[in-house]
Amino acid sequence: MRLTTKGRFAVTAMLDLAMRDGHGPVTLSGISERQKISLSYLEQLFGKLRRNALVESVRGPGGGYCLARGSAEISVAQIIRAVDEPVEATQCGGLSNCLDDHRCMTHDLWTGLNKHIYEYLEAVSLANLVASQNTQTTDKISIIKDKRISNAAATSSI
Amino acid sequence: MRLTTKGRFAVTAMLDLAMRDGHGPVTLSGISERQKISLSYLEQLFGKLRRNALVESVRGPGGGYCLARGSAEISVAQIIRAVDEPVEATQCGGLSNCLDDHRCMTHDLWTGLNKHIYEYLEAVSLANLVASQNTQTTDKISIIKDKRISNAAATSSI
DNA sequence: CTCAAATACGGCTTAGAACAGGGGTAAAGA
DNA sequence: TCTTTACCCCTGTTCTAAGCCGTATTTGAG
Repeated sequence: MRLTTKGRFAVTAMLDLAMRDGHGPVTLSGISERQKISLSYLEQLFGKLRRNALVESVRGPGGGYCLARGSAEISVAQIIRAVDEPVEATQCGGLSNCLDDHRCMTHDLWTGLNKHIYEYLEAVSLANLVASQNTQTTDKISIIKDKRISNAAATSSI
Repeated sequence: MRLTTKGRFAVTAMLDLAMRDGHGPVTLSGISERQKISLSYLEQLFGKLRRNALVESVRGPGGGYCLARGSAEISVAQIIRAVDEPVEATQCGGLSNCLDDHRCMTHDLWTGLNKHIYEYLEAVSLANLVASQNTQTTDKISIIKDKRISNAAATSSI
């Protein structure tokens, strides 16, 4: 599991879609303005998202993109996997023959870590994110102020 | 928190160091051969690891690198942070002013995810990895065969 | 004491991916 | 027919990953 800005852009865009779900297709230019992501980059990302059956497209005026399923059926992990094609981290190249020395040593380390992160991201759906987004809007200030202070150290250095 | 091959190389190299801890300095060319990482790339990585006070260097023949602290005091998170300098994922640039619209929306999403992964990696020390490495060597075959089958789907696709 | 080898250290260069911009084509509605 | 949109491809820029080479420093041999 790779974790880069590419996947985050994709999730951000999909979250924008999910928050407008049920109100007809959403244009990429709209997402571009709201989320400050370049239009051409969005086109590339949504090409992959469409080919991975996470979104559906409607052409012509009034067209745009819709979620292919309910927002509860789309996980963050699926989105990241769609745009960030997998690069095997272990030298052995997955399951192959790495029993020679000490099976490239870090094999279990990375498969374990991958599994952990993957399960975490698989458990988070777009619906979850939309929900947490809405609750924040209601009692914004109090939550934010608290979170900022407690997260300050971690956020700035990671 | 970014998660790329660079950080994994660094952890692999540091694990090699930790497994030879107490037997004098370890040369980069040795690590290069054992872990199949290019020597020049290792030099870059260890430059950063040294500047972040995770390793100490000894020049000249018989020289090399040693851990700067005990292997229990060095976490995987520290290693990754040392070589993979932080790139802020949120458009707002950390703690700054993103209250305008819906605070760049994914702020809490990424800080939450960062925190989760970070805590997980912070809890894993080099000593932990060395220990798990040694236990595996004893009852290798049975564990491996089981793990391979159950992990096959996840490993190949992530 | 001198020289050569081993090693860390740092700067420079290349390959590829991320990101961005532009142009043209196809579909669909006004 | 014209506009709006997705869709596709080609190009360019910037950044990271990775590799190469020269230099400094220490040790050991002669």
